[in-house]
Parts: sequence; C-alpha cells; structure tokens
Amino acid sequence: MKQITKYIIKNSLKRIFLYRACLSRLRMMGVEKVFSYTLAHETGVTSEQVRKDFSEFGIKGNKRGGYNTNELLEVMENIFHRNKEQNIVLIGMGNLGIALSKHGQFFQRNMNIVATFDIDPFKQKVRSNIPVYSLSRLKEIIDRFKVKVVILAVPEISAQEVADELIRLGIKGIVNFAPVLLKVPNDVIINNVNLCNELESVIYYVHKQIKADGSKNLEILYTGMKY
Amino acid sequence: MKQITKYIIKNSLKRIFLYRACLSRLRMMGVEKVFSYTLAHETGVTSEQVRKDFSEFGIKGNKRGGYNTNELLEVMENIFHRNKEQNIVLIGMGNLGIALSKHGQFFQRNMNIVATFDIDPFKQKVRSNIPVYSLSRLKEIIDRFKVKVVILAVPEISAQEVADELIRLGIKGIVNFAPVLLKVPNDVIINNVNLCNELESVIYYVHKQIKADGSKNLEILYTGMKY
DNA sequence: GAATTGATGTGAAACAAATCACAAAATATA
DNA sequence: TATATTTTGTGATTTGTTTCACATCAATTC
Repeated sequence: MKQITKYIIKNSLKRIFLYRACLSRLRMMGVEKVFSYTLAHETGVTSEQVRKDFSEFGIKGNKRGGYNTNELLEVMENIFHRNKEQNIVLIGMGNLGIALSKHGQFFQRNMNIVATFDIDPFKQKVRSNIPVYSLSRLKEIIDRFKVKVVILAVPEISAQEVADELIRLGIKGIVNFAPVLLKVPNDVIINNVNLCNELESVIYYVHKQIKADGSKNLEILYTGMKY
Repeated sequence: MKQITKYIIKNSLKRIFLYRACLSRLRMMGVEKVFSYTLAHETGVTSEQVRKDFSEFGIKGNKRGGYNTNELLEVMENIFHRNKEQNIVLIGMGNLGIALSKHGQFFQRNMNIVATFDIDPFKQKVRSNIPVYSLSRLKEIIDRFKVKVVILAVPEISAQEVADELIRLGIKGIVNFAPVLLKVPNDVIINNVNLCNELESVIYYVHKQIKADGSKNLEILYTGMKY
C-alpha cells in the first residue's frame, strides 16, 4: 500500500520560491543577467540543482548567456499564477486572522483577501478596508468572487466543520492554521501551517546541535534558509 | 560540491509532529493503546513508515502489543524538549508580532515568550502580560532568561541587521517571518516561515489540479495534511 | 573564421527515502 | 503446553532525488 499523503510542497517548488526571492533582490540591485551558479551561491544549493529545477518547470536559459533576470522572474510569476489576481477569503478573525487580514504582502503579491468571516457578530465590523461577514454569507461571496482558495484561521474545534462547509461550496484549497488534521476529499489541497511546530522544530535542532557540541560532525550545516 | 543548505525540518520529523497531533486526539478520546496501523491510517502514511520513523527516534513498542498512548506521547514531548520550559523572545511588534505574542498555543506547549521587543517606542508598552522592550535591552533579557531561540517578525529591511545582533548575543535558533534569506553562521538554525509562499503553493496546486481536471491522473492525491 | 572559453542541459552514477517481505516476539487459543 | 495469530522491527528491494560528468552550443579571442 502506498502513502496517500503526498507532501504538498515539493522540494523543487520550495526552491523555486527561494530562487524567486533571490531574483527579485538581484533585480532591485539592477542585475540584468544571472547564471545558475549565481542563484546557487545565493541560495545555498548547487548550480546543477538550479538547472535541474529549471528544467522541471520548463525554464530555458541561453547557452553561455545565463538567464535574463526579468524574463526569469516573469516565468516564475506565471508558475504561481501571479499574472492574474487571486481572490482569497479569510475565515476566523481571532488574533491570527486579524494579523493575516492586515498582512500587506498578500496584496503586494496579487492575492486579494476580498472578505473575511467570523461567527462572532461582535467581530463583524470592517477593519482595514476588508469587510467581516457572518458565515451565512459565505456562499454569496464565494460565488461572486469565484473564490477557490481560503485561509482558515478558526479555533481547533470548529475547523473540520467549517472546512466541510467550504468544500461543499466549491473551495479547492485551504491554508489551515488550526492544529487539526482535516479530513477532505482527494481533490482538495490542504496546506497546514502550524506555528508551534515551526518553533518546536527549531528548538529541536538547536538542542541537537548544542549536544553535538564541537561544531564538527553536525548533522545540519545550515547557513541560510529552510526551503 | 555538496549543497550546504539542508532542509531544516526533515520529513521524518514532520511526521513525528503528525503522529503527535493524532496521539493527543486519541488520548483525549480515551484510547490507551495504539498500533502502527492506527497512526498510519489516521495520518495517511503507511504503517511501515510509522515504525521506521519510530526506530529513527529510538521509540520501541511491544511486539503484538502496539504502543502505549501515554508513553508514546511522553517520548515525543521529550524529543521536542517539552519537558523543560523554553524561554523565547519575540522581536517586532507589528501586525504579525502582536498576533504571535498572543498566540496561546506557544504557552500551552511550554514555550514561553518571556519578552518582546520593538524599535518603536510607541509600541513599547505591556500587552497581554508580556512586556515590550526597546532593542537596547536585548542583551539583558537574553542573558537573564538564557534565551537560545527567538521569533523574528521585523520588517524585511531590518531583518538581517537584527539577526546579526541576535547571533552576537548568543542566539542559536531563529524562526524568521521576514521574506529575507538571512546570512548566518553554520551553527545557527534558521526556519523561514513565509505566509505568502504557503498561500501561493496552495494556489499553484489548485490550478494544477483544475487543469488536470478529470480527477484521475492527479499528481497529488492528498487527503489530509502536509507533513 | 578557427580555436578557445564559459555557460547550459541532461543522461549516468551515487545517494537517500519509502516500500516490501519476513523473522522474531508476545499474546491468545486449543 | 503446543499452535495459531498478531504486531513489531528491520534487512533487502524499489523508487525518487541529488550529484557527477560531459556533450552541446554561443560568445569571445586570436
């Protein structure tokens, strides 16, 4: 029997994020042409890996000429559908939900939070230009804005219930901040973000390294970024 | 030349998180004994994988008897050093920083945010019992509470500068929310959390699946969780 | 315009991770 | 007490990913 769970984010895709971050910095610095080893050096991977990843995503360079920074960035933006605006809905206006609704980077990257929702009428007031609705208006908004992806920031107890309703309304992707393993149909993409786990894993590796001590023979020689 | 960047969070460790989430739910339901296939079924991995992972972390079960839920959970809590309290410091009290400082789950899981910091004197007031200090008091607090791990939620521009200072003060692990590839020494663990990337990757897979259409031949058959 | 140089792109090789297959052990049953 | 059953734990095998090695091409130099 094979595992039914695939890790949503493949390592090659994660590295594409890395390359992109690096590229936009290079572009800001006015660099017009990059080579696989430039990106490799900046991101801590090997240049073969960069080229292999590019080949997976169908990215072609120029023999001896490297890659044009702008073209490369554009290709990457297309990979993530940043060419056309994505309408997103956010559910749960607790601590985290409020912060996410104000998170400017989403908008900068063409991902628009068109509406937020909360069960609590007390929280249903407009904040930072994004309206907060009752859950009863979910269908209306999802249909009107053709929403396919939501951010779920509701408490643990209600996460599954809300997810079920969302899927019934045609949602195909969920970024889930609740520490729950949602049960969803095969065609729905779930990406669980668990802040505690992120912190705990750092604690785990730090302790491991402190124990290993002599800075040699470390299992992780890690100089930069996770992806 | 080998890649110097290792993915901080190994897949086997991610799955330990999964098993733990599952176990604490089972314990709540009064289940005292679990088998590898129980966890396997709940988490979407195979039972051999569960046992292989356990073996990697030195977890032993009872032949024919499975695993004792409580013992297993305790072993896992030890893996993540949840037996002893971890003092954490949070830097940057913007949107996200404020939300993180109020994030109850950290405390529940024995990770104490002992202090927060911000460059802006206007933000330096006590919120939700956790004091907000000026960055000038970093050394004092890090020393007093023997802090080894920090949460970095400062703007992109200042992230590297603050990270440099933190490392100078002896910090060994950083959960970095700024969209920057921090340059740090080999013995410092970085875990980058980029909320945009998490959302974009879901958008990527949703579009891919919509394009693939006929629900068959999907590259991802994904029923539950990311890890 | 031939020779050299410096990059890409990709099969082949090496390595790592997941699955298979089954021995070993513990319990239940006869 | 012997036999059957159930589940763990792990070598062997398969599958997937990264690294190596080099053919290929385009620009530059002679």
